[in-house]
Amino acid sequence: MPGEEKRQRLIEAATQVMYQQGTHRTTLADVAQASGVPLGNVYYYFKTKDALVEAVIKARLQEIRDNLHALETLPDPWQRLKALAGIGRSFRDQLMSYGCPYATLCLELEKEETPLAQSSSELFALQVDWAEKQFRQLDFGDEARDLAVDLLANMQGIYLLLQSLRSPEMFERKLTRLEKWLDDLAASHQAALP
Amino acid sequence: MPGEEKRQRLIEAATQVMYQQGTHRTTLADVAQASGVPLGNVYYYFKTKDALVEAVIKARLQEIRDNLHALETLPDPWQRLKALAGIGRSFRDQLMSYGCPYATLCLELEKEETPLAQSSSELFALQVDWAEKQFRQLDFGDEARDLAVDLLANMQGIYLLLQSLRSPEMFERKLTRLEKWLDDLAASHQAALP
Amino acid sequence: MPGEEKRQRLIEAATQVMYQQGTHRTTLADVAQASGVPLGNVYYYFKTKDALVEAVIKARLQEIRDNLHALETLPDPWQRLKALAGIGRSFRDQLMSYGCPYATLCLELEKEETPLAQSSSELFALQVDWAEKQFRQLDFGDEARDLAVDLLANMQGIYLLLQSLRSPEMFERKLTRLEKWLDDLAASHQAALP
Amino acid sequence: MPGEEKRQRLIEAATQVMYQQGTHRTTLADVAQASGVPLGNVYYYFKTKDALVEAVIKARLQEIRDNLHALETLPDPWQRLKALAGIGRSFRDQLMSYGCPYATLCLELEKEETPLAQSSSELFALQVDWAEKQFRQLDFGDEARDLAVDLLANMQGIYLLLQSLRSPEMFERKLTRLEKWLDDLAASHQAALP
DNA sequence: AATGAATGAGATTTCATTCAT
DNA sequence: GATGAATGAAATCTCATTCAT
Repeated sequence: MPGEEKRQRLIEAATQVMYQQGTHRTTLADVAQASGVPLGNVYYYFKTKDALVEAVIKARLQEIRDNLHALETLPDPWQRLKALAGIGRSFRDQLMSYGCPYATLCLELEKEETPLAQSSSELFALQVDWAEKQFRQLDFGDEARDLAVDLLANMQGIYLLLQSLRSPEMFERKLTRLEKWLDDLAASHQAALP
Repeated sequence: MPGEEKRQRLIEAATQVMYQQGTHRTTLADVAQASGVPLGNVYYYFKTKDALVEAVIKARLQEIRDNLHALETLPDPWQRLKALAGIGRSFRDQLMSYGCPYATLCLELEKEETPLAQSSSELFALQVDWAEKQFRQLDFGDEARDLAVDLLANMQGIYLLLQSLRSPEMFERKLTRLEKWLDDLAASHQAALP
Repeated sequence: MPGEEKRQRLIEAATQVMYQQGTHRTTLADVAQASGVPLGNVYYYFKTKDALVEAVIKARLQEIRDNLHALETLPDPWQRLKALAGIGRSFRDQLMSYGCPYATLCLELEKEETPLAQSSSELFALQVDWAEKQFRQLDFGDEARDLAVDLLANMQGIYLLLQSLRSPEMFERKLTRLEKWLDDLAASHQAALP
Repeated sequence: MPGEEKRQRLIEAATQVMYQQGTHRTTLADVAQASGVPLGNVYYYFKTKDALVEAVIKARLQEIRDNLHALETLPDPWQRLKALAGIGRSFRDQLMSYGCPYATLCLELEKEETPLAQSSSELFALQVDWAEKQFRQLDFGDEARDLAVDLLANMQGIYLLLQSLRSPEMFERKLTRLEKWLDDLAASHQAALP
């Protein structure tokens, strides 16, 4: 099925270009060029630009799922959470230039009336839910949701500040603090157990 | 000077409309209509759309300065910081629908090559610097910057999660937690003093 | 009559700016700025842009008349003709950058259907007629017109080539040749007399 | 390649319309209409109006090359030069109405800061160089360049005067004189040989 | 007379979408 | 399925001209 491969190429190109330029500034001609697919042909795979954007959101959601799934190979929930907290290190330069790809999508699409907003709202639900699950496994009970929110908020907050202030040092310090917060939490939680 | 008043009307309308729709989706016709100014006349006040966007950024920067200045009427730095932490409460519904106006601008404009990015990078510098100053007044010394970053990151993070997850409860809980964090910090800092 | 002075300022500014930019590329705002007259006020002096252009043509025609008149202070028609032939020397750099102001007007306006073309056609009639008159005074009889055309054609031709090829050396050589042509003509004409 | 044919149609229409109206007065809508191409589609072939103007210049340059090349089928350089001198006869009415197309472009575009001026400066270099080459073949040595400049200057000068004075008789007389000049030059040059 | 501001028609340009083959 | 080309609506921008005071 050679058509499926082209479809993937389109989604990948769109994901990348729209991340760097934003969905609105990105034209289908941009995507066509970046993917090497002729412009006219794009419409065979995606009825409208919105359909392509939706596919991009889906791809981002899958990317999140894959990332979270990969983290689950780690044996210990604490390790998983720390890995999540520090995941931005690998993308520091991208984050600094273009911001968090999920936040970008969210802020751009939640403003729309289109059903695209629907899909985009899952971007963070997935992550918060996953983190909450980890905290629950660690017996944080009702506190788990709050902690998950704390974690994700700190991550997203520092990504935004990185993009705005362009200070890698500040970014690294914050990630370190975030990891330490998890460590301390682990220690005090351990101590609280009978 | 009736022209100046119209200029202000234009900036205010643009600020509002661009916040709700994003700068790119917003046409000058939108702004013209929202402000009751004929389209052709907009160009008498702003040579290009970018010039108008820049005026919007400037207005947002001034808004931030005004807000921070207003907080300084509070006698105690701890009160000021808590007021900042909780400031989102007054804008909850807007934040939920359209996100943080500063983050919106930042994420949209930092992707551009235009000098607009320049101006937009100040949006958070102002706030972090201000918070740092408060912490310094409270004798946190070198820790002040980190704490300022923590505060702003948490604020921005929860604003984003509010927009994405649309949970006012989660939002309120997080703000409360943030305020409690400040209270705890104050208490332990107090205790540490001789 | 302070209004008359402003009117003159406008014409002078328009003459200059339109020479450098062409009449079409020049906006009334350009002229207003160059002359220091407020835009709205321009219309008090000139009902339309075309009226201003016509005033510019009139000014150019007067400039030509003045120049030719000044040449008539020279006692000898041969001197006058040589002075005309070499007049471009004083304007070399302008000619190189913007071409001959009269040719510019002529080529731009003769394309129009407006009555402006009418006025502009005089720009060269004046000069050819004047040169013809000189040759007639030198007893060239029926040949006078042809010689006048030869002189003007060579002048205009080299002005154009100067603008296109940007070679001051070529320009100077041609002017020198043109003057020599007049000298030779004078010599042979002299010899032919009884 | 049907697209290439349309591209040519656009260039031809633009060349014609811009010659008659000038490049600035000519809108892309004019060109679209003259060529029977929908306005929006023009931009598929030319990214900007300037790009179209540049194509027009290129076409004019090619036209010049073709014309000069055609003259080279004549066996004798003197014949070639005379043919060049008289070439305006075939275009008399156009020259009278709209001036020389090359001079038009040159005078309009050399005023610009755009790189269009670059291309337009070749319009006359080609012709002067060609004429110089002919004179060199006739063993005029260092005089060849001057003679070439004389020829082109006279041609361009009379074209301008034709447009301004609208006298076909004057035009014809001048062309005849120009040809006679070449004949005389040939005769005296011949006589000067051993 | 003077002037800043207003107006609207029109020009350039963009681009999602569709067409024809 | 594939593709270059076509289309038209809409956006940005310009500017001669007019208005209100």
